[in-house]
Amino acid sequence: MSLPEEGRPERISEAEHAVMEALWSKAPLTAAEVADAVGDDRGWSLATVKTLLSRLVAKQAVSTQPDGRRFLYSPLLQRADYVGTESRRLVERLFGGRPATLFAHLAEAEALTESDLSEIEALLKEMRK
Amino acid sequence: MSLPEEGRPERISEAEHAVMEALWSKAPLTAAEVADAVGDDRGWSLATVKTLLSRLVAKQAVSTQPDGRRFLYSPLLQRADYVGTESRRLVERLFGGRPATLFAHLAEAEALTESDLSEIEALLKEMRK
DNA sequence: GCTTCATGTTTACATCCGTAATCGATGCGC
DNA sequence: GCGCATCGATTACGGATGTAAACATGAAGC
Repeated sequence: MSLPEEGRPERISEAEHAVMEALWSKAPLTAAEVADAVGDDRGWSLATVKTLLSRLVAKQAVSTQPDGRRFLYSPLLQRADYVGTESRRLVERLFGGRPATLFAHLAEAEALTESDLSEIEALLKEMRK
Repeated sequence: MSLPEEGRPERISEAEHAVMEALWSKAPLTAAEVADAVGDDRGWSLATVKTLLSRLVAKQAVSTQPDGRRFLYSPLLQRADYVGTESRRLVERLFGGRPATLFAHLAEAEALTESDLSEIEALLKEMRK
């Protein structure tokens, strides 16, 4: 089912990530539509968005499908995969690969609100079933 | 007690972070000692380590204290601060600022072992006191 | 005193990243 | 048919990053 293709999932930069978010929330989109979706808060020109899209296509994180004279862009990389990779990378680098240590740090830094705690508690209970 | 100094805590790159780790685990150190501590797995030359140390000094993440004709380097930036900033940045960028969502993702990706779960559970219980 | 070694400083250089402008081709309105 | 808007592709360019060599200087051995 899954192609045995590929070895290195090229790293995606922060700016590129913003473009991915647009495509994850709605796809396929034209370059102009991505620019609309993303450009607002980032203040990017259409040219910039086009560059980022090209780079993402080169990195095989985005696929294109011709639509007349233009392309429709869709995410190839799944959000869950990206998020998972990035999370694991951080846990690896900063917490010796121990998620509990991350959790402890967030807790200690009081970065966890009461509702965060409740949610996590609920998730835990769920998993323990 | 804390100086009102400074506005922008300059971003520390991944290579620089490796040097910081060395200094966090033991300080002060000379450049050569840092190279010894860090160079093993990274395979860096002394020159490279010296460059990274300079950049860290420029970013005010590391302080120097003269020791004869050389310097002893110590971390100025606290590990907890760095780790906190990076963690929060990730949670912000990928999980809409909701740590519980990070937790959910780690859980779903089965990145959490039984002992991770136990530890987190214990921490939760602790905090709830 | 002169050579050598250690050490910080300066310079180097390829790649990546953020941010575009420009170019070349195509389709559309008139 | 012709000019204009559009779109992808190509080129640009400064700053950060990874990785280091070259340089200057002072200490230390002999």
